[in-house]
Amino acid sequence: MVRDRGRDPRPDPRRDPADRLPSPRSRARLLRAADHGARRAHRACARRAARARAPREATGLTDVTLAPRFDPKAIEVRWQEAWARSDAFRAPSRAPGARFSMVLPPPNVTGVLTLGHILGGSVMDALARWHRMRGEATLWVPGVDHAGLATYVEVRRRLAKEGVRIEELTREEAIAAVDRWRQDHERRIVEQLRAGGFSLDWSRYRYTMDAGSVRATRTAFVALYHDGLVYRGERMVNWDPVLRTAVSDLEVQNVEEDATLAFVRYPWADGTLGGMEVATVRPETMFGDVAIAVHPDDARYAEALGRFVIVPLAHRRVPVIADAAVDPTFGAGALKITPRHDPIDREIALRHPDLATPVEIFDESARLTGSGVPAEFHGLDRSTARARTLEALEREGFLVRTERYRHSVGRSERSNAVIEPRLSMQWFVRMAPLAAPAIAGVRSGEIRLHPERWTPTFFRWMEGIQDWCISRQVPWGHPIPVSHCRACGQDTVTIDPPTQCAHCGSRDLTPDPDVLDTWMTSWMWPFASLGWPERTEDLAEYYPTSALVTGRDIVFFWVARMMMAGYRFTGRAPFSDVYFTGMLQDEQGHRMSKHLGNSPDPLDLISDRGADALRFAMLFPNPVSEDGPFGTSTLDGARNFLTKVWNLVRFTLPHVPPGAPPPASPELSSSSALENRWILARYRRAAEEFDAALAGFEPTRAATVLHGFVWHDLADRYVEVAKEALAGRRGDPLLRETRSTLLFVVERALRRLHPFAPHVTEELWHALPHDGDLLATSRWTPADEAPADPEAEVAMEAVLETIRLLRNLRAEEQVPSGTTPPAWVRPAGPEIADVLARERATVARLARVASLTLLAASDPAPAGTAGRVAPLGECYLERPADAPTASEALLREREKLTGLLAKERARLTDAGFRSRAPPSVVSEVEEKARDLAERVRRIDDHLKAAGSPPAG
RNA sequence: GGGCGCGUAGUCUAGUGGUUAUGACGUCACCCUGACACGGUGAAGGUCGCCAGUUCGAAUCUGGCCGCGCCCA
Repeated sequence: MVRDRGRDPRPDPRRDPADRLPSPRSRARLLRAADHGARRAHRACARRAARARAPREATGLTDVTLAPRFDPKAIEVRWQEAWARSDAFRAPSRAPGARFSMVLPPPNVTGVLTLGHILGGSVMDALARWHRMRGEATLWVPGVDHAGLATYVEVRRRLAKEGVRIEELTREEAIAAVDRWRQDHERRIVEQLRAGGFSLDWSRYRYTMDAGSVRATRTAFVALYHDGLVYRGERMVNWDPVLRTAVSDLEVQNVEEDATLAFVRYPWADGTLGGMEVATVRPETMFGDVAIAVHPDDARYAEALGRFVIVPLAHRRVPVIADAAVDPTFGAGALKITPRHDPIDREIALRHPDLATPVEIFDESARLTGSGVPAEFHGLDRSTARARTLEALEREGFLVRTERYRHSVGRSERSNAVIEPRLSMQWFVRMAPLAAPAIAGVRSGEIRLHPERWTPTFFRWMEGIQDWCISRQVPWGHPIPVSHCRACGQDTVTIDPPTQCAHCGSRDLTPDPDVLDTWMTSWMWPFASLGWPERTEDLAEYYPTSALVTGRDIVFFWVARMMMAGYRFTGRAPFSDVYFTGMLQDEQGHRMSKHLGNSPDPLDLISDRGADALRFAMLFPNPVSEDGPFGTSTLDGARNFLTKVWNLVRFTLPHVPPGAPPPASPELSSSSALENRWILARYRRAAEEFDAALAGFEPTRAATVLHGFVWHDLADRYVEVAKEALAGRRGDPLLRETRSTLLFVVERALRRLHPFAPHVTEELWHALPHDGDLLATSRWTPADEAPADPEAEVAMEAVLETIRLLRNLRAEEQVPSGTTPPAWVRPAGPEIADVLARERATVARLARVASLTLLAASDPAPAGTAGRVAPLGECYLERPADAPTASEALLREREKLTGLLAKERARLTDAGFRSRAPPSVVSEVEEKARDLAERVRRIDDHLKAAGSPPAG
């Protein structure tokens, strides 16, 4: 019944409740609609159907028609193709004037785009389109990231499902398998980006493993190597025993987990009774122990220093040593030292060079191996070994007791395996020298972070930065550009893969088997994607880039490192502004993640509600820079808003004369209609704030301003007021002025909305008179082409407020919808009286009253009326004969006002306030108190006149 | 354990010393009004986390406490 309205004869499958799952809200609405009285609805439908059938020649000014309902599917692809056809987003190679450039943070070819990508894309496209429309040469570079480990893990998992272990493939086979996966996902990602309508310059599409990226990566590595900023060394690294590779500190997630803390007795080596009690959560590492350490000031162990204990089960003799790093309050205050398998232990061991050389007890999969491990435990993996060790210790009487213990465990971001600290030979980047210029850049304001509050976090991390482990023991990634010479044992490190040793000329070279961390390529993205290390025209024209938009989760992985790379390799900051988006949550407040499977596929949402709605929903109403929920109600809100805009243009179209020129700057005079002056002033204000918000990286504020302006000022207020003039009942010049004002404001609103909702605005703009082929590339219109007009704003405020008061009275008094009782207003001052006298007809029409009579200050309140007292004056409405008695609203108002009045009076009697507050504030309060007292008095008068006793 | 950030109607949120605390969603009532029910009109809903302090005046500044989140160890 709801859909059977006779306006659109085509069946619309989306309207059929059986075809989709209605949200709880729309379900409620359907039920309500059904409930609402079938007969009434039916009558209305019939009336509408008749209307729709009647030709529109009464207005007949234009033959352009828009579908009665906004249907994104019907328009989005069409405009995407139109933009592509006209190369609208290809950045000019050489152009005069300002530049705006950005790189798209290249999505991982691991999978498909998530809503997080759409969030960032929506912000970036808003910026790109806004700058482009303002005439700046605008470049937005698309690309995808090979995403080293992340992609490798994905493919590894996929192959495992098919029964293939990627570790058993040859290097070439593994790379080929990953690359096939990459190609599939690259296609899908590009398709998603196109469906979003993002204004990327596809002619400059890049991939982090294309030839240019290979060259950039090798060039950078070689430069750092020769500058001594890349080195190879045996260090304690985070070892992922599942993927069997080292990972960087950032790729380790620390999580709180329960463990068993075992108190183990290490007996004295000389056979004396007793021994040292050691607390450990990792008893299985005891086979690698080289010492027991205590704090040097720990009196309990003063005697023990220099003595030896026996490592239980291993039957090895190790010394008791003193080191200040030991926490005497933890456990028994004694720490077993296993230097190959714990970073703190290693540091302690390095301070005690006379200790035995530590033995390695784990293999690359963290299974117990090596000569120090008793046969009983050989080949066991860590967790089995732990349990068996505990059993053995207990059996042999070395286990004193155990405790439950909650502590932080490092897990590999990619495999979730518990990280095994492991001493191994790896490549590192020396970070401190690279970080310094980046810190200085942010400190000096050369690079600005938005929102600003993330700067302290940034500094903290940068200032404590550790060297970066960049080698990975997997096949997928950029090979480390180092070859070892078997003849002379030296390394050859060159940009082009060498054919012979740079030192001895031998051809017996072995390339380093490892690959580079994926961020070793992406940290150069802002300039590598523009052609570096070649001195390309794009690099000259568009580097440094203007803005970088990304999620806060990769501030250290990526943003900080881009700054370092930018300063190091180009001598400049890679971007001037960084905008961090928040993390999306589902409607239950859980962070959206692929892992939880609670992020919907953007393509599904686009095909359901349209790319424009999805994009607008990303920016409004929840602030982009905060973590916040996203769900159907947000999406519905955006869709509803765009439908509103659609209908606003449908309303406008019949008022556009055929052949009318595109709207130009408005020409109004002081004799122009108030509503026209007002809406232009409101537009000016909104447009200024919109521009300021975008310039200040506040996309949500820009969207909010626009939403409020379009919906409330333009559609709800202006259009309703202007209907009178548009009907031609107030004379020709006014009709012309109103039509051109309406057209102007609607068209300009579409322009401002275009960066947020490009497709629908493009469609609507084409339905209106327009210059040029595309809104996307049309010239910008500055806010100040509309006059500021504070007078009109104040005057209109009085009109709107009067209407609101009278409507309020109608509702309070339950005036039946069909009747129009007479009304009276006693304006508070002559200016308001003037305005209301002029706009009397408007007020009467919109408040739905039969007449509006202005009262003088001395006139008594009309009998038989209900009244409201407001700052602008008093309003009275004739009460229905059978209306209920006293006006509760008036009493409530009185109570509120007397409360306020008491507060102001209290301040005025406070001597401190009078003597210390600025005189302007004092007089403001005095005036407010006078005004409040006057309003209370009028309420009392009115209550008296209406026969109710004034409230105490 | 350390650091940073955040606590404002049922939910999300604006608001950096004087506002009758902003808006959206949700709620309630009325309404198919010649663009729009994916709509209109009106209303209700807040001791601005708690406690002290600074100030003539605090949602706003300071300190402490409580709660939540993130990062680091």
